[in-house]
Formats: sequence, structure tokens, C-alpha cells
Amino acid sequence: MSDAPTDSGAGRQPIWTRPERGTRGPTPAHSRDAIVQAAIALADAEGLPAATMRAVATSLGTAAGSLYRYLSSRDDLLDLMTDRAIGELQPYPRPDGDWLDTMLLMARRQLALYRRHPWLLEVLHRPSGIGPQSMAWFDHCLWILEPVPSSTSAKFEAIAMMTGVVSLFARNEATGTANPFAGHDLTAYPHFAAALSRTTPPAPDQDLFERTVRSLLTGLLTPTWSRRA
Amino acid sequence: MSDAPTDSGAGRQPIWTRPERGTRGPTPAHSRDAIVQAAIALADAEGLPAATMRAVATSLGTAAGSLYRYLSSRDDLLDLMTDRAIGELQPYPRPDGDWLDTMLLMARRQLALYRRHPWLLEVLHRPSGIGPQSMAWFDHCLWILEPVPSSTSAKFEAIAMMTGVVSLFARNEATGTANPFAGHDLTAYPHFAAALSRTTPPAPDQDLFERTVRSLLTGLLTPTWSRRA
DNA sequence: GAAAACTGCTAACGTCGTTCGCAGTTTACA
DNA sequence: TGTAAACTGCGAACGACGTTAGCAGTTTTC
Repeated sequence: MSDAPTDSGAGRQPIWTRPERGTRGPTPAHSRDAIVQAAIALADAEGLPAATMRAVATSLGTAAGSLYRYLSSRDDLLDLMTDRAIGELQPYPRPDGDWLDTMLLMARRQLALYRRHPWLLEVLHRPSGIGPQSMAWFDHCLWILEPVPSSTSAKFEAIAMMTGVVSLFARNEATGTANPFAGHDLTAYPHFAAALSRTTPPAPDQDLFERTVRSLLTGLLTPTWSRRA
Repeated sequence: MSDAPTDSGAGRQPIWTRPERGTRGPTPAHSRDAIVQAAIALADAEGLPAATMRAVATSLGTAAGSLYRYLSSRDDLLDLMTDRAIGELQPYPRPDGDWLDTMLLMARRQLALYRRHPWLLEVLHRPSGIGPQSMAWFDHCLWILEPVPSSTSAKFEAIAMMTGVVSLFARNEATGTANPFAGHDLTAYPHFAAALSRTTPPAPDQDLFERTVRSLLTGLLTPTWSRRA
């Protein structure tokens, strides 16, 4: 019990509020941030499953067990990786101009981030408290939405939904070109077969992303009576 | 090499096209479907991580290794579980009436399915070929969308995006009431604090789900020039 | 009737996250 | 100044996981 790691006794609070180290003992050979950086590098290069405790430790020249002097679990590491990556979204675009345009820009930056760190998609949907960088991002979205007369909860929902839709696009991209419909007997799916047999002009749909985000945000943040007729 | 399981030599094709068993040998004590059913029961009751090979085997009164006479990997099992669950969506609503209303009904059924089988959310986003039940569902969506004059690819995108949005809602629900913003010093996030301090009327937003799905589908399937002014 | 193709089953392998215990180092406090 | 407390790194191990190998028995094929 006198051998508690890094969290000085009360080990159930989230990693962000826990001090990195105490005041006694030798100066550590590594740091939380160095570990997180190494893990991100591994996940970027070879995918999230490659970022095992052992692999991260090896890339830092130490052993797996040693990491637990800095983190209390692998989940902590994933949380830190996530927050550090989301920190790359800064600096944020200034919240003047049309709020929809600015939000779309935020969404675009998010999509670019997911392209840069595909493992974020696998990590993001774990039930886990969000970190300070995510808080900052959320805070900035609220700033952008300040001129919008919707309720606070509506804005929360809209931001969350936008983030989710961005992740859907990123996932669709990441799944790649291999179509998941391969290997089926199309005679059992007549409308599918008919749709495929139609002359499908390439129609790359120049900016499906923009249209989706715009229609989503206006749908969620514009009172019903001010839209349409 | 003469001990290949169930796939009779060429083991790289998807599980759905592979025969369940050959013609010789004793009649198997179990079946693919019984295994899948047991795995679903476990995942429903105790979550996906509880549905390990060992646990599934134990609940069937056998050992882990025995399952590999029926499946070639755990991924196969997850694929089969997914497809069987999606099969619960049948029978589908008749594709007459307003296509948007019918699609919304399909989305509602999907949401109910995700509530019934929360593990689907963790399983669905793996890169994996889809099964016959998913094909049938997709096919039916295309049938519903037949009166819509959009291109085939636009319909594909719209269906995929609707499915994704439904999963986002289900995930938001499943994450539960515990707010992920707990434990942060709100003075660092002024707009967040301001938004929280505002008198937030309950405003339960009676049907955010419906509004979101509707605005998404109309946004993706209605030509731009026919909307607004 | 013999070979081939299956069956169930036990034991093991390798990898994973994590824990334990030990020896050494630095700080806090008498 | 000295001693106890709190730390440090490290190596070995634990338990659980997915998966494989090998064996003995059973059914079909020819």
C-alpha cells in the first residue's frame, strides 16, 4: 500500500487532475508526455493495436511495467493520447463572421485531424471523461454559436452531433475503397442490383461533407418556424 | 493440413458463403446458430467483452477450442452475431406512403435494435464485409427511396449516413447520464461556464432524433435548387 | 474394409494488461 | 545529520485472452 503509483492515494479521479509525480525520489527518467508522444507515434505508424504497453515501453528503452510509474492503466494512456491529439486543433478560427461558416471550418479541421490520426476513431467512442483540450474545443464551439438564439442544450446536442458526423465521414474514408458488398448473390437483392445496373455517372458530389454538416447544423439550431414556409 | 475446419480448404472467403459442415464425420453436437445465439445472450446480459470464446463455449457446455470446429475466428463470430441481430429488423415496413416517413420508421427500428443490443455499437464499426441481413436491409432502403430522383451513389451515401447518425444517437444514449464534463475547472472555459449558468429550461426537445434524421435525409437527397428559395 | 474427412477434447502457445517485490535514490523532518 | 518515508527502475510473474496442435473416436465414401 506504500507503493501507490503517481496518484498519491486517491486513484479514482481522472488522469488530468492527478499530479505527474510527487516531491521525493529520484527524478524520473521519462515523463507522461514522452510516453504519450511515443504511443502516438506508434499508433500513427502501425495502428492502435501496435501501441501496446510493451511496444511503447520498448520504444522508450524501458520495460512494460515501468510505464505504470507514470500512468495507472492503458486507458489513461489512451485518454492522454486523445487529448494531446485534439490539442492539435489549436489555434481555433476566430469566432466572427457567419457562425455556420466558422463551424464548418471547425468540422473541416476535425476531419483533417482524424485523417492524420486514424486511431482517434477507435479511441474516441469509449465512455470516458473528456480532457482539457476537448473542453477547450467545446468551449470555442460555444463561443462561435453565441449569436445563435437556441437553447444551451440544443447547442450541446448540435456540437456533439457535428463531431459525430465528422467521425462518420472519417470512418467512411478510412474503411477504404474495398466495397463491403462484395461476394453476395445479387439476385436476392433486386433493388440493389437495379441500382447498380443503372448508369451511375461518376457524380463525385463535390462536397457531400459540407452539405451534410450545413443541413445538420441548420436543422438542429434553427427554429422550425423560421425555416421553409 | 488435413485438419482444416469447416471451410474446406479455401479459408479466406467470408463466413456467409462457407458451408457449415462437410458430409462425413459424426453429426456435430452444436451448430453455428446455437453458438451465435449463446454469444448474443452473453453480450446482451454482460456486455461484449464478456462474450469471450471461453465463456461462449462454457455456456454451451464445451471448451473454447471446440468452437473452432464451427468458426474460424472470433471475428467470424462477431460478424455472425451482427447479421443475426440485424435480422431482427424484419419484417420491414411497406415502402408505400411518403418515403421520408418510411425511412424515419426504418431509422426508429434501427435505434430500437441498438437499444436492445448495445454491443452492436462496438461491433458495427469494424472494417468487415456485411452479411445477408444487412444486404436485405440496404436493399429495402433502396426500395423505399425508389421514388426519389437522386443518383444511386447519393442514395448509398444517404443510407449510410442515416445508419451512422442512428448509431450516434444510440451511443449518446448508452453513454448514460453521467456527464463527461465533470471534474474540470470551469474558469478556464468561459463560454462553457456562461452557457451552464444560463437558465436552461428543461426543453427536452421532444424529438431531436426525428428532426435530425429528417434534415439529414432531405439535405442529402433533395436537389439544392428545389429547397429554400 | 480401408482411407478420407470429419467429430470433440485437452493441453499448450504466445501476447496482452497488469501486479509484485526488490534494490537503489532522493526528500522531509526530527 | 540521520533516519524514515516516498519515490525510482526493473525483472519476473500472474491471469485472461484468441488460437493451434495433436489425439482418439465416428461417419461417410469408394
